[in-house]
Amino acid sequence: MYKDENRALAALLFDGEALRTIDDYEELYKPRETHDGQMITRLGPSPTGFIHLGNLYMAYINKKFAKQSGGACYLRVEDTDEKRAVEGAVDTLIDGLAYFGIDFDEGAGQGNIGNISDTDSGEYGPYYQSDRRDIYRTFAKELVLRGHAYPCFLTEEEIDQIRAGQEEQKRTPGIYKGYSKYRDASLDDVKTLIAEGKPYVLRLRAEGTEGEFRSGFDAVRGELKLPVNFMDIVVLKKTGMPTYHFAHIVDDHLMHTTHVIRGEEWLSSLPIHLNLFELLEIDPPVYAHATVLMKFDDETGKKRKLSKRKDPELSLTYYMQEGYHKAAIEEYLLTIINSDYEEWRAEHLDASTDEFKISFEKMSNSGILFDLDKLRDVSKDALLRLPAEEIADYLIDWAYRYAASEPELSGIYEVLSSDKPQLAQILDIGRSGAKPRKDLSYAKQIWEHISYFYDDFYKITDDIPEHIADGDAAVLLKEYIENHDINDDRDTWFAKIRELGTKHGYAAKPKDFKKNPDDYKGHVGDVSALIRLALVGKTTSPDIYEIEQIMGAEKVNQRILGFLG
RNA sequence: GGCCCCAUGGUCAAGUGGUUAAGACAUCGCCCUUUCACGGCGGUAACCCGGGUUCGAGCCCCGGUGGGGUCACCA
Repeated sequence: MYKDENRALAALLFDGEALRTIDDYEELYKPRETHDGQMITRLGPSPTGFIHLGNLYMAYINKKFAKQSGGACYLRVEDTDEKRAVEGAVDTLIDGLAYFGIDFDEGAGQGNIGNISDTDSGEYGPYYQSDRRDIYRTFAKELVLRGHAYPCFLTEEEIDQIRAGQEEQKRTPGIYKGYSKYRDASLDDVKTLIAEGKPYVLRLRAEGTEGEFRSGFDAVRGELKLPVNFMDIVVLKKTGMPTYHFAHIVDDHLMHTTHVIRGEEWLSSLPIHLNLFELLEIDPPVYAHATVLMKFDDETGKKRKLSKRKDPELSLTYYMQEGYHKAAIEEYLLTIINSDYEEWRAEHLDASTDEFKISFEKMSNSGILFDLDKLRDVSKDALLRLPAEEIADYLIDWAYRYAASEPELSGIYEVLSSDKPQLAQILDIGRSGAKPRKDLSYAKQIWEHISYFYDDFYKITDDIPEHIADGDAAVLLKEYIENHDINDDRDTWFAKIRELGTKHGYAAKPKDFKKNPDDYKGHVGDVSALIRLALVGKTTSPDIYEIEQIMGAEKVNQRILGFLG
């Protein structure tokens, strides 16, 4: 079935390698026993040690599809480029994703024992591409046997020259039919070159011609008219390791991925991948190219793809430091992944996100600009769904992890963790009832929101309300504290404030003041604002009565007296 | 530059030949309220341009323009 010359070339190229056959691997990695609709997805990151929101977005989509279909999502580390490998990058990735609630069903680092995360789990490993060299070489050999690949000895300089020439003639740059003198080199020549120790890569002998088209399918975009692949792309690098193009088709086949869901930036290489599957006579998985997350570039005034170099503030660690809860991030991700999510959420206020099914059809197909305002807003709703105790735990954990890295936050872990039930109480103020407050968005903001409660962090940041006449502040507060009784119920407590205000010329109701502003200095709201200021140091805070109840009589006294100086 | 993808308010978006062109965020105003919030009501604000096809086009076709992506022995 193979031509003799191809056999001879394969024997020469893979001389001395004890490679298994493709059949061996097919036997080793049997199809998964999945039933209808179960999706096997994967995340294939290169371990560069940096994850940004866009990576999380892709990871979430893959995981979500697998989960909702009862399938599996695995982690495969694409480390075929030795030069780029970064120490500890895989752990960083796994930890970062785990922080936001994304774990994998199998794959790299999923066989954790204690804190050791370098053990894989799953039947389809190894899950590090660098450990799969022989597998790729077996498949590459098959390409040679079939006459679809050839060794190319072109040097970097020669390739540059070819490109320069092509640019001059306005031809498409690259190595393809007519440009590599090694495409049709004789076996003897190849033998000689190899004997001389000349380095070479293995290139695809592409049969397509520029200008031809083919069909393709993308789950997000539907039927696609694609150009055929005519490039003699590199299959095996000089080092003998595969390029991404080749590695992923082998892996996704052997690991039985049903859906390759990846970023839009891969769309233009889809023809190459489809071509590779065809030449190997393997059924390709379903491809889905999700749109990438963009950000507005202040320098150019345009939007562009997230960049790890330019956008450190979009790195996952940034969101971890700011303290965005995983539920908030998930909520935001879902709103941008599927356009009907927000509508669903509005109708299912308390439902778990597991009940919502995402679909390719509802996925956006144009670049999404990341919207921090939206994240923060969505976050408030997400946190409202969490019990206060959980937020307290989260806040303490956040403080433990990150407070040390920022001077102004130093010491907050100690105060927050000193009395967790109380912290939960503080966080819970005004959160129940028909119109719950939505004050809590992300840890850093929450801290600013509640820091007044802790003496070491109490500071006066706002001014005395403008309607409080000069000299009145001290008088009002003094009388307030003299008549204060922590055991008063809310109505009694407020009646006292009203009485206090009226006595000193402040309207009992804001409406009275509005109607006859000249008759009063201000209204009861101003008096309340003054008390709030003394109590918490600022003019915005949840209900004062509840704050006082948590603080207790002594602390209320202290604060007011302290404010008076 | 070649090729590919995309194009509805500032942002995310509904919309698949006939709509007063949804909704959410942001923004502004009003109301509610002891304050701050929450909430409610309302306002400003959009179909990239030009040609077709059609009785009729945001929607279909063509051409521009704009944005994005990609053109490595990186993924």
